[in-house]
Amino acid sequence: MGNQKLFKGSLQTIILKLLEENDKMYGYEITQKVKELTRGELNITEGALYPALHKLEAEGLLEVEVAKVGNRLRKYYKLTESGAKETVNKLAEMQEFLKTMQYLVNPKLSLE
Amino acid sequence: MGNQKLFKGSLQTIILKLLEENDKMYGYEITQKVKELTRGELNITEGALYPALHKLEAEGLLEVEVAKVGNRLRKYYKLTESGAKETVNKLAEMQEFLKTMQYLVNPKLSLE
DNA sequence: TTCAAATGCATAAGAAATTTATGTATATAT
DNA sequence: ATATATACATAAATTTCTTATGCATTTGAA
Repeated sequence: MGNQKLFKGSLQTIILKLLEENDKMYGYEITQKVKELTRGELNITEGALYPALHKLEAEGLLEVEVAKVGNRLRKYYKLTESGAKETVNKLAEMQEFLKTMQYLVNPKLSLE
Repeated sequence: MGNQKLFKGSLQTIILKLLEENDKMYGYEITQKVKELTRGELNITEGALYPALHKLEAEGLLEVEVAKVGNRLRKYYKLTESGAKETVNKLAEMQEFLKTMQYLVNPKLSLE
């Protein structure tokens, strides 16, 4: 770890991408999935995740469905129609960013 | 543009990388070089750049040499010894970040 | 059976990095 | 003349995240 700071600004995109793949997920599930996919390199904190989810919901990109599992609450999030569109945009921007950054820090490894 | 926010957290690394390649550069030159290298995609603002340079200097990673060109002031920055070491670390972290992020948003394009 | 760790949500205070807005001054091109 | 480019700088506001805290249920290990 140590480079968590580089992920600043990419949380929304990560959430949207996961929901594009998985139809619906709840908060805690997202943190675990990200930890798993990044082999522990990125640990999303609750203090970052929940406000981000609330913001995406407020913007109309996500919708919530509350479920009760056993005696415990879960809030499942899924993409709205406009959320799906915005996901495409954000992923394209991210792809562009990654390409640009790759070129900046290592022109030799950039295939363009 | 629009995705300027994704560059959040990577400014220090960009500066260090440029100074690794170019020996010495002054602030305005850095902004122009970055604009050129990214084909206008990343425009570093002065409000971000100068405080960043001052911080790197305060941390002992950069040293300054003031020059007078015509009637105008220029502050050339170059890597210190410890700055050169830190650059290697930061670039490795950036490379790791890019790989992880690429895998997250597009597993198919990730070659590992 | 009890107690720590995991699951699951949430918010508030503080920190860090950046944008936006200003300010100052010289040089160049129209 | 006058706008644009060059060249530095800082302050206020904003965004995004970390750290700290709080509450409650479930599971696993001692």
